[in-house]
Amino acid sequence: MSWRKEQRRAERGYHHGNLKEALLQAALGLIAEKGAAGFTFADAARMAGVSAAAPYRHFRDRDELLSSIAQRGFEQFEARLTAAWDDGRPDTVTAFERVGRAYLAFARDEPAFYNAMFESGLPVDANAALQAASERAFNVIRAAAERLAALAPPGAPRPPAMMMALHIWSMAHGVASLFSRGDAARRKLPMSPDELLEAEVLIYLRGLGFPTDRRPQANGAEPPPVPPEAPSGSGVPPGGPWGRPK
Amino acid sequence: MSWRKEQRRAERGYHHGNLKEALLQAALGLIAEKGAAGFTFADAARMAGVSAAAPYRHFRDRDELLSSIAQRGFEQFEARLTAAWDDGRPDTVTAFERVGRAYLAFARDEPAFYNAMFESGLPVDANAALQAASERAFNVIRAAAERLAALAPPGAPRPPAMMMALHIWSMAHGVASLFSRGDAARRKLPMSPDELLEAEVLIYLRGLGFPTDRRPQANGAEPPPVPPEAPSGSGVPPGGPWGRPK
DNA sequence: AGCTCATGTGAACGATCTTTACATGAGCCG
DNA sequence: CGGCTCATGTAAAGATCGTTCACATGAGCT
Repeated sequence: MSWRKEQRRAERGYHHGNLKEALLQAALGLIAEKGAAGFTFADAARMAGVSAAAPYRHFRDRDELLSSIAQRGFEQFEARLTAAWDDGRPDTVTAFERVGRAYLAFARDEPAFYNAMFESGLPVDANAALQAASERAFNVIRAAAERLAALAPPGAPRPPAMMMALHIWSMAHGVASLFSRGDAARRKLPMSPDELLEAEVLIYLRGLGFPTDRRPQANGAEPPPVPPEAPSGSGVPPGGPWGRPK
Repeated sequence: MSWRKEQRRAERGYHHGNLKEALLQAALGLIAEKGAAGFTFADAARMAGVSAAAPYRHFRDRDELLSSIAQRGFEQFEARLTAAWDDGRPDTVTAFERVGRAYLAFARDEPAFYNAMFESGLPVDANAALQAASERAFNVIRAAAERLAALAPPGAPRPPAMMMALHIWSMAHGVASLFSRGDAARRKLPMSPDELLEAEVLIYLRGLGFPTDRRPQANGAEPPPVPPEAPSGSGVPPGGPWGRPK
């Protein structure tokens, strides 16, 4: 019963040395397994090999641990979105879609973070730092949208970048949360969440008048464009994003 | 102390008479207040004036109560979406957008149901009846998308209706869950969630080649989506859904 | 060496979830 | 009407959790 605990104590001494970090890691694992709702403060302590009261030296309460995780999640999220955006290389539309895929990839690869960030039910404005981190992440999308909006086809009014960013965010979040995570992923779909989101974004961008066949902007490689065959008068490029060649 | 309990007992006798229903209602109220995570089986029992063990006569456990609520939610959801669709009257595009607004309205008006349905973390496939109810609700969107797809502009390949339905669902869910509920609604937006979703859907439909300007409907009161900044009718031909001419 | 303070422990409290044995009374059968 | 039965509710109890408190430990500074 208790030789275990004492064994652990023997291994690491009375003081853990890095309990805060250990708790965060433990919580992350637990959330990934059982969701933010099922995660337990006591469990995290047990997993770190300390008593149930120890965590209170590092976190005011369970919610603070949760929001620490969420905050860290937003930071990693921001980093991954930024990397995906890659300052709009090789061209704005391509990079923009890559951001969308990065969004989904994050939701898939880091279910615990995503859960803590978006599905744990903790108030967004509870923690100022958390809110700031969340905004920084969103600003990556926003900045990308800004660049995209600047490329809007001439002759038409520019779409507000903020609105575009919110639209893209809602699409990515909708797809991620409905189809790309946990049990939700079990809904049978005619296509993968990635394809679903990519098509959605492409159709949306086309609705804004963007050319959605990949166009090298200052770059050599010319990807094979869609075979033209439909009357261009309809304004609809032939071959939809859902059934693109290649 | 305990005169309360006895008072209640005096009022209603030893047997409650309609405890199952009372528990569902109580849970609904509690979820609306504190979210599905904060809702407590014991609380529901207390609110119904019975002992903490009584609910177990009607629900295997807390999750079954939750999924009963979710199921009922999906049924009401289906009903509201069906009513909004109104079999595609007066025209398909208008009705389709009305479905989108109904989605948001449901999320806003029935936060408890929405929470139980989409944010409570209960496994979709745990309960067959639940899954069926969920599918029936989705089928309303799917059927509407089917009709819409049939109207796809000639000359271009028809978009798969299933894909369109999934896209619309993801948009509606994304907007609802990010901007239209609880604390999330506190994120400051340049436009209301309704306007945001309406613009998003319009742009998307335009991307599919649908004509998105509303024809006169014999029903003057079609509120135009609010232009956040661009003066409408600025003379530029296509105009955006965020600032449409006409 | 000795002090101090951050860090961890154990015990304890109240709340929740859930099970178990027992109580009640509504509806049916004769 | 009288009695039986079974669905429905109760009380008590065990297990777990969040949280607090008094106390123990030992790392680092003087």
